[in-house]
Amino acid sequence: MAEQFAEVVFPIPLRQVFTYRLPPALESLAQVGMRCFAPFGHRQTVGFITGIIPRAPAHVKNLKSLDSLLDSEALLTPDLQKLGKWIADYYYCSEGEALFAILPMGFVKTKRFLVLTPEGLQNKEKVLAVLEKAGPMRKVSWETLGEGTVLLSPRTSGLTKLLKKEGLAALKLEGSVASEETGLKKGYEDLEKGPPLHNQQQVALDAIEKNLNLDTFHTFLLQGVTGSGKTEVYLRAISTVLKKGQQAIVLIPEIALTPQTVDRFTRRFGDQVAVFHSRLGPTEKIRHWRRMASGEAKVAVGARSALFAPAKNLGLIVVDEEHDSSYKQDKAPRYHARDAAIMRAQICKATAILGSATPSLESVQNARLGKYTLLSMPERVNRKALPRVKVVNLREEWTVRGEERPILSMALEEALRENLERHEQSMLFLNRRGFNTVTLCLKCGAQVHCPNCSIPVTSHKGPKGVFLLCHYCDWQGPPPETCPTCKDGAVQQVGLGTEKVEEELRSKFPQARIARMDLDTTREKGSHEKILDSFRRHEIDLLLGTQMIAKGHDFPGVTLVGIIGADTGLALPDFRSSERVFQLLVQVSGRAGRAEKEGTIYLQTFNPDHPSIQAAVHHDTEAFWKGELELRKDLGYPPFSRLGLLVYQHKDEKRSSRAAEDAAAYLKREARSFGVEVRGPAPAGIFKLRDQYRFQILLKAEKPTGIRQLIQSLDSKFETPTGVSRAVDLDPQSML
DNA sequence: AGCACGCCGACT
DNA sequence: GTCGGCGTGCTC
Repeated sequence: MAEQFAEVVFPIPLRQVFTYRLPPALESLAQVGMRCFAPFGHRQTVGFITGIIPRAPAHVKNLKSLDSLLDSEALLTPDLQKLGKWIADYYYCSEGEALFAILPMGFVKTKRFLVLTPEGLQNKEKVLAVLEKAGPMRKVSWETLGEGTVLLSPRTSGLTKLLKKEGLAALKLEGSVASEETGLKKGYEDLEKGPPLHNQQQVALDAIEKNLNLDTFHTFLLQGVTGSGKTEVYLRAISTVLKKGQQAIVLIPEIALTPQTVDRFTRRFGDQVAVFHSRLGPTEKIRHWRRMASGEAKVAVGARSALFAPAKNLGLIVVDEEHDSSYKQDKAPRYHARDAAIMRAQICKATAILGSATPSLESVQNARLGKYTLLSMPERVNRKALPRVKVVNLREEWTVRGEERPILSMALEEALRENLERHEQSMLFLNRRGFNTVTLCLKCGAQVHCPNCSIPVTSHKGPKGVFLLCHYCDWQGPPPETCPTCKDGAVQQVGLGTEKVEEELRSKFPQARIARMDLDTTREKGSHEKILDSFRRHEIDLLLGTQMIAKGHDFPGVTLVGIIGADTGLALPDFRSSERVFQLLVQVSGRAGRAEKEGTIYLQTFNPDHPSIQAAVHHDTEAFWKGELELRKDLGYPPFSRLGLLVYQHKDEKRSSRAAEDAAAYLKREARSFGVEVRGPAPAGIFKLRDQYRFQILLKAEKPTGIRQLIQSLDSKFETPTGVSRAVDLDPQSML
């Protein structure tokens, strides 16, 4: 029989395929889609087989043999393999990075375990002595597992070598083969009947079901105001898909993925739902993954990575809150789960539903171009009018009240008081955590920055008093006595965060039951839920928080929402800041008056005329789209162009800027022939992060293809200087 | 991305 | 002397 070869990719940023000899023992077993152990450099590495071929490329010298297989059957279905290839091509990362991102964590982090060879077993005492000595020294932990097995993690380097010095070929690397099978469940019935649909829901569902029955790919943009019943439409569509014997995937933004949200799905579909929660342990994650692969589970619900649930017969993908920026992964592979979801639906000939009250402008434009079908649900299910929004102009308020510079305007304070007296619940929103957000010198005006980042530090009040914290690298330190810049002036804390608002509320309303929900009060596992539950049970009168309280939660008792500072985020140097602010304001507003009682919103702002704020006040999404799309068109920003961002990082500022400048010089020379516009390099929004200086180059083009080709051309000509790290971000969500 | 190799400084 | 920092190069 002729010799065969395996093409293997690795989870490293090398955009290369490596070829290995298939040893005779593995020839009949190896398949595309399996993981393997392969000698790579000077160690065994987990790789992924992407091809089995009859000939090795001629240029490869020193061909090595595959060591072992980690799976007894292909781990990824062909559609997920295709999706991996697409992610690698589209987002300009290695295929290995893409494929290993598709695999659940547990599969990647196979703890490499070494097994004692017969020789090692005979000299066990000696080996253990060597390891014991090496263990603490090399920061390697080890333990004996039964007879002769030694588990090492995560580094095994040098140990085998160390033993050879001792004259012992004592350890051999082994892989684990994991496989278990679960039977397919037959028959299907909804556990809970859903409520009757309103007309607008029925119209939307009819359009979706019509496509589901065609078994063709199509994307729907379901735009429905908060309370319009989008989730019920998803549930019905999923039910239809399940009845056809197919599976479905539902993506929800991480912070909206609460037990309440998930319950909507489990109440209807019971144990056919597999929930992919972020804090799921690796074992549980893999269990759910297998349940989905075997067909025992039929609906995968989860955040971004649930998109990779191994459905065999996928009929529907729902992306709820499709505009949410947490769908973009911020490390390689930098994929956007919404766009990858549409790609997967296309590969599987499935239907995609993108749902939002405030769709992204990209999706709006795609609907206008006819690529998506827009389904609108402008009315609330309970027929309640949208809540009244009262705008408070803080400029006037501050003028009238002089030096006081109140956190709460008279109107909002009064409304809160009345609401408390009526025993109704209120929510207060401020999208900045901490006590004071800026520490500045009264003499020279300098702000106190993090020693590792070019970011002003935020003050927090802990049990041990006030301390400064960097929200980007978690650096902590005491507030300085004198200004670190001029070594002379006294420093003062200014700028408003949620902790300070809480203090103000407690002094203004001592009798009220107040809770704060932000990153700092939800560090502990389950605390998030605890706060939301007790608020729902009305053990809290007033819930104050960051965007954490804005997403998806349904609190029927809330009749008043106060937005402390609607302008937060408007000043960010990012062309999407208006869009973000608008989306957030609409979401926050949607928390009020979801049940019988009407809701009122107090929106405090220094810019009452800003388009984002005006549109949110009047619930006028169309007006926002119109204005913002015009602006984007004039400036040539997405959705009227595509962007790519190159970020160069190094701890030495000179090296970092030099690398970016050299790259930019080449890019600018070549840009024209690829139809790309090059801007920069410029210091990144966060110029210094964790002691790394960052410069970025922005690439802009009508189509994303030119951007990728230009980067490819750069890489074929130049190498990024060693030590400098470069990140490629296609369709970047933020310019920071 | 790791990781080894190899070259310079400062310590038992 | 040697431990250990990090620049450089390589991975079928």
